[in-house]
Amino acid sequence: MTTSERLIESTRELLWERGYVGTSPKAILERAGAGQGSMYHHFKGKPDLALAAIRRTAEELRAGAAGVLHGPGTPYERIEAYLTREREVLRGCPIGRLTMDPDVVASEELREPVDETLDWLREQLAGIVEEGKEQGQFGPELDGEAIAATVVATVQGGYVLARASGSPADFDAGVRGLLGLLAPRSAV
Amino acid sequence: MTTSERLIESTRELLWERGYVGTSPKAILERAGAGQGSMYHHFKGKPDLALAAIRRTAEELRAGAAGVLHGPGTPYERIEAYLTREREVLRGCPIGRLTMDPDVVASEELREPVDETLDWLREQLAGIVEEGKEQGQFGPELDGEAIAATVVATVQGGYVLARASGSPADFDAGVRGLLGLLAPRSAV
DNA sequence: GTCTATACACTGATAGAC
DNA sequence: GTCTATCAGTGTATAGAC
Repeated sequence: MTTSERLIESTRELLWERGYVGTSPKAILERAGAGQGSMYHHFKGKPDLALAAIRRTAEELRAGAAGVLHGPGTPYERIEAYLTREREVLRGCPIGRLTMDPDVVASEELREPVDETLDWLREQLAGIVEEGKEQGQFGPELDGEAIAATVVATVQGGYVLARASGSPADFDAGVRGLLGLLAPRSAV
Repeated sequence: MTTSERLIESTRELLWERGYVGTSPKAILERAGAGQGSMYHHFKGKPDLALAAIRRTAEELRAGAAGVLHGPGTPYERIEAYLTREREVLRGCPIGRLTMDPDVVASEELREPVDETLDWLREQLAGIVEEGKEQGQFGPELDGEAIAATVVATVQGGYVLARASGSPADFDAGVRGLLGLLAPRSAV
């Protein structure tokens, strides 16, 4: 792996663990096994390196979610697969958590990939809900975009519950509640 | 207001705006108009002051939520009132956001009031759902504790969506989706 | 109780040698 | 490309004067 790659990967890990404000260039360099000079040669500074790291994490998240959302199964099953997907719950969402970082939200550039990712996720889910409505699996009264927002919010909020208690089961409880509400009548 | 009070209030504001990692004693002192000595006279240090601030914020949150949850109305209406309650959405949840702070989660003491508050909230909501089931407003298949987790998660995740896009409407979309799913059949 | 002075490691960045 | 040296400012805490 090149030094530049190692810097990006180390930054991704630290952003996930400690957020942007809690991550120092020094910590990144130690983890990457590089000196100050390397970082400032490849990147303009901390924000520039963080941007590269966030963009890569966003891409990875989208790719992973797309695999589940556009996989096999009925609309309900695909939403269920997304919600019950294996996650490192106690680590939180590597993208969603950045919204609680004051310096990320304050920077148009750093916030952009975060916004784009969550937006993309909601679009995919909204499409699946509409598909389910056409197939009669979901009632016509459901608002695809609103349900999509609820699904994403339940996941993001599930991380909050789990990290507060230290127990992944609290994430699962939120998901279980939502799936119960979404379940096609015939399946209840 | 006493100096000690000003320190706690300043800390509460900064923890909400910038989180624990992003808040320095220096910033607290400047906002409170106090010197170093005052802070270390009244508190053992940053964690001790933060604990006092978090506890107070937690109490306030509980009191506010209790007013809505145990107010007038049917179980559904009270959950609706909680979900659509006026919030400073873009500021995020002053308690929930702390779960994304590595130093808060790493400290048993600092995490405790956060955990306790979200737990209390879920208990109240679970009780209301059970009440609604007894009254026939909610179907008997609903799991009160799971629905409660979903409700709290939707709120916490709604903050994430809104802060990502910079638009409170995204919080509202998640809430609207959940309310649509929760609505008693007769009300649809 | 409150203040200033002091301490020392860390933050984020630049300069320049190799 | 990568390293070390250096820097002004900040983070967190202690000491001691008033």
